[in-house]
Amino acid sequence: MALETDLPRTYDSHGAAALISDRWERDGLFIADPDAPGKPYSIVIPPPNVTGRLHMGHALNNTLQDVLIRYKRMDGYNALWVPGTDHAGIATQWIVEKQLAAEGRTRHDLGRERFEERVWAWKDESGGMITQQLRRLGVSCDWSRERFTMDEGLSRAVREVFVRYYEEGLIYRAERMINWDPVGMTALSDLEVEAEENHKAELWSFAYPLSTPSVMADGTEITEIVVATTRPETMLGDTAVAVHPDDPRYKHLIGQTVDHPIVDRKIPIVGDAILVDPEFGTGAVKVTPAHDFNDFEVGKRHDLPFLNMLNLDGTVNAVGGPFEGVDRFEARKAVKARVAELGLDRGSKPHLMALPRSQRSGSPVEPMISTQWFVKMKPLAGPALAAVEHGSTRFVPDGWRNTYNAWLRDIRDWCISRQLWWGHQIPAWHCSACQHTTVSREDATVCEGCGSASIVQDPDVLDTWFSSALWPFSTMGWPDKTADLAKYYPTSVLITGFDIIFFWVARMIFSGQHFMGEVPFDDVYIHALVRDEHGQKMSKTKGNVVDPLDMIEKFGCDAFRMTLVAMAAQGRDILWNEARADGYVKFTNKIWQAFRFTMMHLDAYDPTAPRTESAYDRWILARLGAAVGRVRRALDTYRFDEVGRELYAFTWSELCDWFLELSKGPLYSDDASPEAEAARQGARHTLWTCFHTLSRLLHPVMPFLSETIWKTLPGTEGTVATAAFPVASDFPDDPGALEEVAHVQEAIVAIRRIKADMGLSPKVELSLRGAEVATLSKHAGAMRDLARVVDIAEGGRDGVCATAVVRGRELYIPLEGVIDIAAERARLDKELARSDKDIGALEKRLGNAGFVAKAPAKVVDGFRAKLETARERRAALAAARENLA
RNA sequence: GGGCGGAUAGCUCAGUCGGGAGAGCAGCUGCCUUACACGCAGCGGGUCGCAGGUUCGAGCCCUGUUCCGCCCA
Repeated sequence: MALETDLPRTYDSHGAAALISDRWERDGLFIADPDAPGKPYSIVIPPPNVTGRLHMGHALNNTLQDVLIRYKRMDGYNALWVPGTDHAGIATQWIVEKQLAAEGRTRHDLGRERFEERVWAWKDESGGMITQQLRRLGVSCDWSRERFTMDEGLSRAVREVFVRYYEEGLIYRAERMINWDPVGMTALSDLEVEAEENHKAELWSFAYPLSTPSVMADGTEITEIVVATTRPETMLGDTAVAVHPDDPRYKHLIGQTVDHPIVDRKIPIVGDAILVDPEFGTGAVKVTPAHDFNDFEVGKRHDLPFLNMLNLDGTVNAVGGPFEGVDRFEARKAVKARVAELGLDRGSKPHLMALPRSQRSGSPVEPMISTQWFVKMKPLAGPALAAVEHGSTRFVPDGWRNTYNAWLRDIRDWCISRQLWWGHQIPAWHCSACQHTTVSREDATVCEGCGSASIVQDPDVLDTWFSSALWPFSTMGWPDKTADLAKYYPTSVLITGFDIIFFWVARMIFSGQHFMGEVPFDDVYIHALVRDEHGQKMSKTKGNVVDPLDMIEKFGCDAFRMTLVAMAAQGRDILWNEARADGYVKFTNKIWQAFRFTMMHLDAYDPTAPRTESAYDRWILARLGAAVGRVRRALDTYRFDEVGRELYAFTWSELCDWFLELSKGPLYSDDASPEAEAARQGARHTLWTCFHTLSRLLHPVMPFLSETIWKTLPGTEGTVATAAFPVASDFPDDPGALEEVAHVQEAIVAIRRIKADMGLSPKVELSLRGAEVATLSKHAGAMRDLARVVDIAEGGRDGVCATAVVRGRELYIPLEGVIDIAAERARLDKELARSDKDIGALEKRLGNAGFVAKAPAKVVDGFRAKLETARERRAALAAARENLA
């Protein structure tokens, strides 16, 4: 037996990761084969922004996917994990435009074609970054199937979908009120608008003079009507003042007009019960139908003019008369000043509002009337709701179903056109001869209406989410009927964050249903947000962003992944905590040290030699089987935190704390008898079995450490990544061994506690006396090694003793000269007090007639047994105390 | 305004069938015992946000409420 092995004293996480991940990829281990056997298990990656960098959200998201796909791959499934990236239209164009701006140019200086080339160049330059970063996480994607939302195949899918929707009347082009980003210079969907809550604004009031003063019944004259607004500049586009039709203050004014004080226009007073709340403000509201969603509806109801007063860049247009060309924010001040000059300012007060901002540019969004392309949502939303209702797709945790339902039930049509140059250009050609629009899979050359060649492709591109909505099937070759689609669609699970349930998950579901006739995934696991340790959202402006690559550098990939997994409890955000990660670095070290111990003893391991299994061997194998069962159950139910806990608890608290220590007896014994040698072989075999199993059990979470162990352990072949995941039934329950070892453990713990309580050195050697000590005698070796009990014999109290009570029986520890009696008296008093409290609680419960009568007999009997045990213990302690009185 | 989630040990969090409150970290005490001081052994620490209710029994179920966070309008 070698005392040292040639294994390094510490585990080199970085070295292992570099060596192993290259090897995995070179060997093509994760390339899926649809013709291979095995039930399919497939995942498509939520595609990160192609020019982005890996952040903690990605790290969590992809670690969880990797845990599942590795587990299923090992468990015999035909597993596929499709990786890829997203072209992220607005975000990417934004970056390149900034680069151009730094050169003093705009995209218009380059022209569309050269600008697009420039973005592709940027994509090529930075596009490999994030996938390389993903590899450092240890992900087992099938890189041979990597896709990009703008590659040729996916572009074809986008066109196919667009044309089919159009032909079915589900895509239309129309003039509607939309959200306009004057900085990004594009239309946005509802989802890309974020409300800034509690924005400190000013509610400003001004008076519209009545064209003709009105006299009330009581003779008072009304000359003006006061309205309030948070957007004073929009008064330039006002085409009505609305009041409640039943409001006695105003109803007689309905049908009259006011004079617009700045532009030469008379505008009507209308009665509108929907818009106007007579209790709010003055009870009169200005109406700007072309720049407000509510006012737009009022305009339609009352047939008002829709006066657009803004240019696309947010400056005031000719409708604004004297303010033409002034930026919207300057116009706000100027309009107020002008109105004040006219003596119509009626004061202002602070006002908290939800300010709509563009998700990308951050600019306040302007509602505008504009011609855009839309997807008709009602017909698509119905089946998508039904799919989740009927459980075709299951949300985990289930609560997210409500979020999904609420959005789809109240869905509005989806504005899919963007005034950008980076994205899928809309496959529609407008004819200048007959105004017909030709929508086509192939690039059109002539108008399908009149045959004219004077057609121009619609300049707009599609919302990026339009292409990512197709991801689960477009990545597998759709619209062709491919082997991948046949085998791997629908996918098994989607793992993503709650922030894109609307953007992405819902849209994938209705797209999958519509084009594939089936929902795209069985389960949707929604994970939490990773925050900083104070619970703050990570953001560049706060400067609290944690870079996952730094963390991998600092803690190693295995510990980093383990940390994320262990913190991924359902329904709770993850507060990133380096102390926790440190704990898992220690865990990897613990595993490594235990493995070194094992390897030391495996030098002499001969699998063919005769061997006997000790109670310890049988005990740890039964415990291992139970752990395997719990880990599997946790994986099967997406309880990632529990996966982490189970791995940790078994490895540390059972394998290391007990089995390794218990195995030392036989392993280090110098008894040369055949029986002793067989026992040694048994222990070695058990150590081997534990690591042969544990490496596989750990692999989904800690891929590099487990692979290193697997490759080092004798008797293994190939890679742990494709070895069979352990099965609990390989390690049958063994009640006899569990009972026997538990008894020994309790005795050891009791004795250690006595020593600690009495201030004795752990090294002090003790004897043990008691009735029926056969079990402990049988385990004399363990008692000696773990509790320093050197002598166990049948016997009673003899002289000064400390007393432990184990399983209701007294164990006496003769203490002559070792300790003063007062210490043992105090200790026993403490134990007695504890015991009395225990008994009191049990007696109270069992003294409750209702409990005994109504609780299940099993529960009542359980408590009776506990009381019995507690009384035995009490009696034993009392006797010991009596003896020292 | 509507909806969802959270509140459990000093900190971060588990607690699945309603049946005697758990883990890790931190803390305290003692140990350099040849796998591991990135360690070993032992210990202390709780009004389960608050108030009611159901029940023999509530951290868990019901009602109300406070605070924190998020989503939608």
